[in-house]
Amino acid sequence: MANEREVTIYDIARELNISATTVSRGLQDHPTISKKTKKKIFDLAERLGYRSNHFARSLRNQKTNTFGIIVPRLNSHFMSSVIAGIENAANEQGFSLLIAQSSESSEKEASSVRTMFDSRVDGLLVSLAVDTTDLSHFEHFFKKNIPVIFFDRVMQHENSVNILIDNRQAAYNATRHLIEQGCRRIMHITAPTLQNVYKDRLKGYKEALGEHKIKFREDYVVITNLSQEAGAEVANTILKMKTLPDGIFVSNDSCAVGCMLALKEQGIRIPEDIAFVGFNNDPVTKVIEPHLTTINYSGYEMGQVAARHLINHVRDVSFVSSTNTIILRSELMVRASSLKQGRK
Amino acid sequence: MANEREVTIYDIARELNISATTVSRGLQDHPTISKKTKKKIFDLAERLGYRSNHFARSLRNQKTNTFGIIVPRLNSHFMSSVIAGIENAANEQGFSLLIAQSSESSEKEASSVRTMFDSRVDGLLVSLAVDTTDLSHFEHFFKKNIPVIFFDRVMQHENSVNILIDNRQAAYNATRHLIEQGCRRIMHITAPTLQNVYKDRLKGYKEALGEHKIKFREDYVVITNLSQEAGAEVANTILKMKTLPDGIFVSNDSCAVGCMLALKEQGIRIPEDIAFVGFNNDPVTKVIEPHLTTINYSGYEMGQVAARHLINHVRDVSFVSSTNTIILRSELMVRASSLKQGRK
DNA sequence: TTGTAGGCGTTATCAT
DNA sequence: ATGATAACGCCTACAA
Repeated sequence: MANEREVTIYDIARELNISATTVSRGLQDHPTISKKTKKKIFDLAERLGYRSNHFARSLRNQKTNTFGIIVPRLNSHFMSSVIAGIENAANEQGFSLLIAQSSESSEKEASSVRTMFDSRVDGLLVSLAVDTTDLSHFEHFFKKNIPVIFFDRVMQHENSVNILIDNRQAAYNATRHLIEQGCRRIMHITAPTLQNVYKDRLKGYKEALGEHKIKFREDYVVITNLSQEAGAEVANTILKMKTLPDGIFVSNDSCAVGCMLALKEQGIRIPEDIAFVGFNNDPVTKVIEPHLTTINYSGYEMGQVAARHLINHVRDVSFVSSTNTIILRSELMVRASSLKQGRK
Repeated sequence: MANEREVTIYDIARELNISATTVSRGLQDHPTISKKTKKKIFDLAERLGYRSNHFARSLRNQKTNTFGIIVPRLNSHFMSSVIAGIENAANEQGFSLLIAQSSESSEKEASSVRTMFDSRVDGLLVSLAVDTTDLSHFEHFFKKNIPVIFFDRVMQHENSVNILIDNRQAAYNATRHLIEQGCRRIMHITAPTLQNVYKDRLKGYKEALGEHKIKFREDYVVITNLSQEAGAEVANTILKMKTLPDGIFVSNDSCAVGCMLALKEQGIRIPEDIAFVGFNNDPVTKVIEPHLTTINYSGYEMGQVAARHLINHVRDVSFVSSTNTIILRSELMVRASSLKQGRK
């Protein structure tokens, strides 16, 4: 039952009557070690089941080959896609991933940042909690010049890189599309506009309205947590309005779906009575009837880009990103939920 | 631009004119250190921004306070729920998580196991790749008595604990439900039966058929990768059959949904022509029309249970799990997709 | 081509 | 109540 002792380079050295240095070098395929010696080392290492001790190595090298990931929630289609993308790119290059979720709490986010710092991650990949309003809890990282990359939910900081889509433009496109379909009373369901993503989407929404001389109405903007349940609740509010809206742009698909389902249940026809546009291109958009028009952008790609960028940063000390912000492509996917005019 | 040097306990010791030992003890709230000294230590540590070095500590203690997670895919609703559950339970107890996905490849699984071993994780939480047929790649862990916990996709091993639901029973219930609805030609769409989950579900399916004197037909079992696309492909196969099935039990919701959508498009009525039961209670089940009957079990809970079990194992050396297998609850959620008789 | 020595930051042991 | 020392496993500057 007792644990076997670790097999170390010293064990190999002793058995082979050489020094630990030689073993260390041999294992790293160092050019100054003879082929013969290397072979002996590798063979014995294999036979003894030797495995390099990541911690000893990290301690010595001041490099951990590990990145930290902090996201608001792990269990959304978008976030898990991002993480899958990160994992793919990082693993390919031999980096491990330490992971934590902030559960949308700035406080928990800060505590995870501390843990990651203690773990001496080589870099951080972060999507901010909805209530995070400043980056002071990342100061330790900035001070030590450990790269921090924000994706999707970002904040500007001179020492960090942001990876995201053009939320303003996407929201503008979404809203203009609704207007082109003949909508004039267009609501916007979104999250607290502390975060760039929601602030920019609101901006794009307003811009499209303004451009078409549609008056912006404060009461047409509903702030929620964007859950499916929240969508259903908003539906109730809507049903109580004197005049129904004729179009809704929602900042997230599952919330849109929750709202659509609840409205349909009350006999509202989509898109005839109310047209819908969501955000994220969650698989559920192609399941709901009618299929939900949405903004498509790849979380997987965003994860890969973020990870690769971080790897460059870490690998090449002199690496300086030419820009502070990387904008990924997004596109409007037009589906039945917004096609008032029946054309396809 | 150069990194600041690490702040160590020596820096604190020097400034306070005490020994590093005392600082170390003070930081750990050791009882033999005076209140006054402790306060001085904490204050200075705070002021200097001291952060304990996880690696040095791990190296010294032979404990990392880190668990490894290896799952087939990160981006499914079920898996991300499990991981969220693990994160919740682990973080609560101060454990970090190293994460990797096998992408359903036994080979990549093995490589991740190696990485985790090198990182000296204190324990492993694993859901096996679909093509994993033996546990030889975990031998290093077993030999060193590092706990390995399998969940959902498990294999028996004397040195490990399995956490899962009673797949046979769940499949039996699902199939019997279809039979009770009057179905007689019941198909089963599932994944390769190398894995316990699919083997057991097939068993339960057969058992229910047998009990109701319905002959088992080999050609009614379709092996796929259970993706939504695969579901659509199976739909095509079905449409070519001389006699259509009148019920289908699918091993996973998204595949069921893919199949339903494709069939509906061809004018097949659900549940009148073909009744459906899925598996997992993915949110999409309540979006598709008609809503999909499914087997509900909580990934979040499974993750929590797995993590807590692992923590007990690690915390208490003498901890011996009374059983080798933990069965969690699952239940049939009856929805419209399987209600031929229109009763609700 | 190989070896020696010292140190990365922490903590347990044994003193004082 | 506090300190000196060694050790965890590895790597690198320097030496041979």
